[in-house]
Amino acid sequence: MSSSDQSQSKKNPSRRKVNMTKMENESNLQVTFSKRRVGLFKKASELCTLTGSEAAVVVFSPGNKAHSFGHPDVHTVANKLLAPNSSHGNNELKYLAEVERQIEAERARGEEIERMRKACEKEKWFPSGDAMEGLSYQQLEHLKGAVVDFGKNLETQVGRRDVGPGAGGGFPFGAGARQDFAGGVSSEHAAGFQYNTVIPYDQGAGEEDMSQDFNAGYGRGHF
Amino acid sequence: MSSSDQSQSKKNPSRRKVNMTKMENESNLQVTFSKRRVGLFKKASELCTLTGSEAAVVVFSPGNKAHSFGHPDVHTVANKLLAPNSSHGNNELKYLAEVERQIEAERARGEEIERMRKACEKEKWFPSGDAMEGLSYQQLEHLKGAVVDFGKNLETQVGRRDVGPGAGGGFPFGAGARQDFAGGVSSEHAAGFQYNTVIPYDQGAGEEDMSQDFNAGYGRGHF
DNA sequence: TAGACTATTTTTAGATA
DNA sequence: ATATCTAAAAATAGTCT
Repeated sequence: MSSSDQSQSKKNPSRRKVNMTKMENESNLQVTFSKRRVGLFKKASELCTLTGSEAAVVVFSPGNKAHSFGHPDVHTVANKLLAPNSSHGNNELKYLAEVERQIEAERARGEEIERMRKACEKEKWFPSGDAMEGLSYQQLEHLKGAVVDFGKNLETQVGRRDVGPGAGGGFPFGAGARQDFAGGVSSEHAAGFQYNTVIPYDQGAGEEDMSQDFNAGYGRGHF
Repeated sequence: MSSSDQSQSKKNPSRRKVNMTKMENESNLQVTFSKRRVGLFKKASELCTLTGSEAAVVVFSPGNKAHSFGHPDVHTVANKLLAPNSSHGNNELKYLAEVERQIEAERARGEEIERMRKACEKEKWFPSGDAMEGLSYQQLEHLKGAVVDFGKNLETQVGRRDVGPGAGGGFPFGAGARQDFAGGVSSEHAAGFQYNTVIPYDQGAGEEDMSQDFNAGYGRGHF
């Protein structure tokens, strides 16, 4: 208390508007990263709490440490993004289920062939050449194709949401998993920032418009 | 200028401290989500610009629309998280390379068997029962096991960074891909929020301490 | 549905311990 | 590197347009 101070420069006179460029001072940069990372995670947490939404945040520090926030957890949110058309989206599980189905089919077929083989062994006879051929190689190739598609799909889904309702290859299993994008847009900020919005499933592109300007102060481009 | 107003309730008297629970009013909730999502992305963008770091944010709105922000893009950041020990981290490609290697091996084995089968056809002889058996089923099972591990690994990597240097199963291919985590901790907030920090590669756990209290106002737990 | 307004709250840069 | 402190800057809930 006591008398008035000099009214300015009491403690720190040099607190001015933030310079939106990379900070020069290395140690200040580190401190700012820590503070702002905490702030970012807090904002994400508040968003989830307040609106009941789900969010995941991944940040790599200048020193390349990975930090993540997720509600309910990063895994769940990432999976939702990977499988926008599955209500509880887990593409790994869906994929595995399909693989198991194929394997079961192959097992049945293998048994069939095994039966034939046994017949051959007993009766010195073997079916005309093609039943067994390609059983391993061709089927594995098929499976490999599925995996390749899976990988491509991963890249497509995660990295570039520019696929439209029918643009992408979709999942390799046409019948089982439908790729029902209602719509989606993607735009990349000139400086390398990327914003996306996509309407995963249901709620057709009717009422919602999916592109909005995003130049309220920190960039150009739209979602 | 002019006289003083009523000092309070000039425009909106009802702006008080934020209630950190899910909002009741549906339309207000939607508006708040939009505003806060923009704010969150802006914070992420500023963090990247200011400190030269990389970040990815994924948010699902209450209406289940997916929104994402990424710098340089979501794909890149997600891959870094998935493959912290690979310089250009793309585990999908590494996995596919391994699958192709296995398929090549199977193809060779398939040719071997095919040769035997032809011999059987010609000479009415067939190897003693086990060469062909399980060629399709067993090998596919093997491949399936690899895919299962892959899926588990995905889950482990993305969702729960509690695996230590040797705790997790790592990738199913011991030789090719080493799991060189320098260290990592994970903690889950009681209400279902998850915070993580991990030191991906190099920079051993020496100087950095990787757990910090995270109760500065919005939760408990540590990174 | 999407902006503008604005009183308040919240975040934060820099300094300091 | 972490915790406080503080003034200034930024975000934002509710309201109105």
